[in-house]
Parts: sequence; C-alpha cells; structure tokens
Amino acid sequence: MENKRVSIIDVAKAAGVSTATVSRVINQMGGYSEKTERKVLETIKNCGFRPNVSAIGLRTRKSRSIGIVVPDITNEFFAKIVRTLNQFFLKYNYSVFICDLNEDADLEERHIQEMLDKNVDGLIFISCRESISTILTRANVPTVYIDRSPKDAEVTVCSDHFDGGYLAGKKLCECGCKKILFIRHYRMNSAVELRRQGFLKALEEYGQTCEGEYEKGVLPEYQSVKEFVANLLVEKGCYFDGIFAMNDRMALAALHALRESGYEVPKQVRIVGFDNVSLSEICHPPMTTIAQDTHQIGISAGEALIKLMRNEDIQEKNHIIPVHMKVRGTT
Amino acid sequence: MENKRVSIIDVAKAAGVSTATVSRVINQMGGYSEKTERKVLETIKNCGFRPNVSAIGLRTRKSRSIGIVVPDITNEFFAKIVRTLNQFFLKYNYSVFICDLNEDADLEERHIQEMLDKNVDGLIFISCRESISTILTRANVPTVYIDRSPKDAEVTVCSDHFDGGYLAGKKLCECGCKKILFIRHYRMNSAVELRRQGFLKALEEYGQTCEGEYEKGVLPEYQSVKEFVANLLVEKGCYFDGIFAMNDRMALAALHALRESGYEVPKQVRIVGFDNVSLSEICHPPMTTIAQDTHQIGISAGEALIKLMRNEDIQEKNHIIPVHMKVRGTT
DNA sequence: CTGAAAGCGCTAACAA
DNA sequence: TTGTTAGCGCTTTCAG
Repeated sequence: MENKRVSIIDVAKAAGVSTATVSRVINQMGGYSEKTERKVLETIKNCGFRPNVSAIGLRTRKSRSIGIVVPDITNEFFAKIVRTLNQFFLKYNYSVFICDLNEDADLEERHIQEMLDKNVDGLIFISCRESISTILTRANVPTVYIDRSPKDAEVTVCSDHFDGGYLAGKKLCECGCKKILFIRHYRMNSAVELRRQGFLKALEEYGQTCEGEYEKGVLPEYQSVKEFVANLLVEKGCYFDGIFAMNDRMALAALHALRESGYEVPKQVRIVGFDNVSLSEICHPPMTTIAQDTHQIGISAGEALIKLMRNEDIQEKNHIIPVHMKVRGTT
Repeated sequence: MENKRVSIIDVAKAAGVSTATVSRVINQMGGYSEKTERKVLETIKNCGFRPNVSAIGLRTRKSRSIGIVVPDITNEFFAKIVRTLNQFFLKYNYSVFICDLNEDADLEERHIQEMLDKNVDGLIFISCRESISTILTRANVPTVYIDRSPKDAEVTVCSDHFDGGYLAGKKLCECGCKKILFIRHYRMNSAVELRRQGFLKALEEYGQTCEGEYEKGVLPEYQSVKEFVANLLVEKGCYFDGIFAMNDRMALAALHALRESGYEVPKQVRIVGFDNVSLSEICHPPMTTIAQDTHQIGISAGEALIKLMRNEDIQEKNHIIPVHMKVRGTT
C-alpha cells in the first residue's frame, strides 16, 4: 500500500534545497537562481509531486475551486453556460462545484453554506433570486451574477434583454402583426421586464400598442402553456396574430396549441421565442427566436470572477452581452 | 475586517473543554458525558463555528467532496442524473465537482488528475470510455461507473439495455413491422450492443431477421442523422417499415427526414427512440421511446459510492436499472 | 539567493 | 470521561 504521497519535503530533499525554495519555485515567486529553479522543476517532475490542496488551503484559505449555483441544470440554456464555465476554469486550474437548485429556491441557502464551508474562492449565480443572501455578504466571497442583477451585486453579466425584446417586437411588426401576445412566467423578473420594455418600444415605433390584455403571465411548463393557449383560443378565438414567448419551450407550446386548434403558423399567427435552445431548431416549423450567447456569457462571467478573485480592478461592473435574432420558420 | 473565523480552539475555550473533546463531539465519536456534549453543541451553535475542511482534509485525507465526469452536461439525460446525484450527496454533506468532457475524451485525463489533486473521496463516471484510466487505478479512489462497464470496474450502474432493446423490438414487431432499421452511433459501445441483442431476440421471437443492411452506424448529431435518412430514402426508397434509434434525438431526426420526404409516421414507418427526454414528449407526433430511469440510476450510483467510501460491503456490484416503454404517437 | 522554523485548524494516539 | 500533544503539508516571515 503506497498510500504515502510525495510531499514538498521529499522534493526538497531530493533536490538538495529547502522546502521554502521549492515552494517559491512552485509559486513562481522569484528570488531563486535559474539553476535552482531548473533543478527543482526537474525533481518535481521526476518524483511526480502534486501539491496537497488541503495543506495549501489551510495556510492560504484558498481552495482553487469555485461554485456555480444554477436553478435547473437540465435546462439546456443553463447547462451550456455551466459547460463554458467548466472549460474556462479548467484552464485556470480551478475546479467547479455544481449546485443545482432543482427549481427549489430553499436549497439556495444550504448550497451557499456548503460552498462557504468548502472555502470556495468565488461564486457564480446563474439566474437566481434577486436579493443577495445575507450569509454570503457576510462571508465576502467574490461573486458574479449571471442574468439577474441583485442590488449591490459586485459584478453582473446579462444578455441585452432590452434589445432582445426590441428585435422580437420589430420582427413581428415587420411581418405585419397587429396584436401580439406577450407570454411570460407569471413571476416577473428584471430580465423579462427589460425584454418587455424593448418589445414595447418596437411596437411604439410601428405605431402599435400592447394593451394589458395581450400580456399573459403563466406557469412556465410546456403543458401549462399549451393548455393556457388552447383555452384562450376556445374562449376568445384567435384574437391575436403574433406571439412573443419568453423562452423557446413556451413558444413551442403555443405553436402546438395553435396547430392542434387548426391554426396555421406562420400564416395566421407568427411566433418568436427566446434562448435559441436546440429545441427551437428541431421543431416544426423551426422557431424564430432570440439567441442568447451562452458562450460569451460564460466567458465574461469567468473573466470577471478571475479578476475579482485576483483583486484586480474591474472596469466594467455590468456586462451586457449582445443577442441576435435567428429567423426561422415561425415568422 | 473580521477575517478570523472561529476555530475549534475558540470553541474549546468557550465551552471550557479541550479541543479533543470538541472534536469528539463534532464527529460523534462517543466517549463524553451527555452534559459535555450539550455544552459543546451549544457553544458551537452560539459562536457559529464551522469546521475548516482544509484542516480536516490535511489530517484525514478526506475532502467531503466527490467528482462527476460526464461527456455532455447539455444532454438532458446526463443532466438529470447529475441533478439527482447533486441532491443525493447534498443530504450526505458531500459537495460535487462537475467535469464536463464536452464530448472531448482527451479532457478526461486532465479532469481526473484535477479531481485527484482535489482529494475527492469518490468519483462517478457517466457513460465515459470503456477502459479505466491508469492514473485513476493507481490513486485507488472509490469509483462508480454509470452506463458503461469497463473491465475491473468496482461497481457499475446500468439501465437494462437488453430489455430496452427487447421491448423496442417487440413493440415494432407487434405493430407489424417486417423490416426495421437499427440506427446507432457509428462507434459501438457495450450499452448499445446489449440493446442490439435484446432487439434481435425480439425479432427472432416474431420470426423476423435483421440482416446487416438494416443496421446503420451514423454520426449521432441531429442534422447528420436527418441527412443520412433522407439520402437513404432517395437512394433506396423506403425499404423499411420501422426504425429503432439509439436516442430520441436521432429518432426525431429520422422522423423529420421521413416527413419531409413525404412519408407518414406512424402509418408507413413506425419509430421507437431511447431515453425519454422531454424532446420525445414535445415533438409531433410524440415519440414512442424506451424510458431510462435517471432518478433511480442516480440514487443507485450514489448509494453504491457512499458504501464504497465507507468501506462497507457491496453485495451488488453491477446494478441493473429497469427500463420501461413509453408508447406514444410514432408507433 | 537560500534556509530555519512557526503555525494554519484539526485529529488521534497516548496519558491520566 | 477528558486533556496533552504531535504532526498532516504547506507558506511565509525572518535571518543569513
């Protein structure tokens, strides 16, 4: 049982230097001759030395790991961001803890405590609640918020939701839509509010208005949305000629409800979704949608967190990531 | 700057006992009076003491964290397992590191090294390569393999792929299919091999055979599969009346290719997919598919790993998780 | 440019 | 039942 891993002491002995020198070389702190450096580096390689993170953590309070809190990892949109972050931080030798809330906000505090206990060097919240956990502010860990902007957030990264809403509205107007349904989660949030404003601005430019009756807050699940739209059609008929849904799944639910009620898309009703998940490409007809740049969101958040952790100056505290429209079959 | 966290020494002082006693109470090791226990527990609560995992790790070589290696976190099927595991391990106070391979097998070794450096107590591989990393065997970390069975694997958890293949074959035969396409990833793996065997057994029972020309190895992306099937239809016509695809996305690609070429599903061709991802429910017509029980897979893997980490006896080294068929619109 | 040594917070002998 | 104490492997003064 060779359970004894090689330590910095072993390296020091083998290289004929002190542990301090080995440590200096490992951490590139300078203050050693080139010769010593070569010697140490060589020995490290030869004996397969790997620094013990627990020991380092004990001394430095750093863990070389970060935590990502995400409401629903099975949502492709979030999963893509997580992937980008995972890859990004691998380059910087940070490991990432995953904290899936499973859409249960109560888990958030537990996960935060868990991360704090693990001495994470930083934290990224994707689309979580708008207020900042008190336990977190007290702990004072570098934090980046993606797609939500709590008050007092250090750094946030968001898609340009306003522009997304604007683009969608503009497109639908250009297609000649006069009465557009705005379908969103029944619980409003800041991202959706921005999209709504952009959307309304576009309508305004085209001399349209969007009365209250066109804004629909619903349960966001596919089935709920589908039933909701189906009911609407039964009760009020198809009194609209366009739909802007806050994500592709909801848009697809609307599409299917329409089709099953005998309405044609895009002939009678045009639809724009949001996110550009693969679903939107695969469905029939393929969905016109506002694409969020998950890759850039991840990179920006990663870079910002690195700076925060290094105590570097952050010029940009609120990153706005451009969106673009994917025009497909539903418009 | 209250950067000084309260340590076990502070607790010991405040409670008027030694650090050893505090440690004993924390770890429930017994050997202390009920009175001391109460006192210590109370002080811990009062002063908000949280054990320092780095210190514990340095002493015990345990990190209270595990790693999950997954080929593609944006795949809903894998994401669901990850979620279950995340939730499962939260209960046991283990944090989970995510290692997304992004379908790039070369990342595997790097992630494994990363996890080993982080002193993870255990590792779970979801559907990764069939051979075991040498660096991993040397490190001797408790490991569970999901949906792949490398030689010498300590513990594996797999869906009943044979039965899945059998059920699919049976269903198609019962629908009267005589010539069934078997569409799979061009690279074979053990899970698919099992499904194939089950599938062939069903055909045999119905007096059918599946010649080589019905087995199709393809690039697994949606577009590739779609094009493949479309080409097949052009070149050979619709010489088959059933399709069994190795996942829902591939099944959907086939469905769309058929429809776009003017063939009707399920009238002319019946299709069965695999996995039961949400896509299969949402598409038109909804896809008949073999449902893998992601929740049970996660739980079984989690429980097995806990046992492994505790050095408990494992009765069952190879867990087979039942599958079931979701009959929907494509059959 | 290099080394000696203290100590981070905890566990686990060993002693009492 | 409880306390004392020696490290776990590393970083970081302080001396030289």
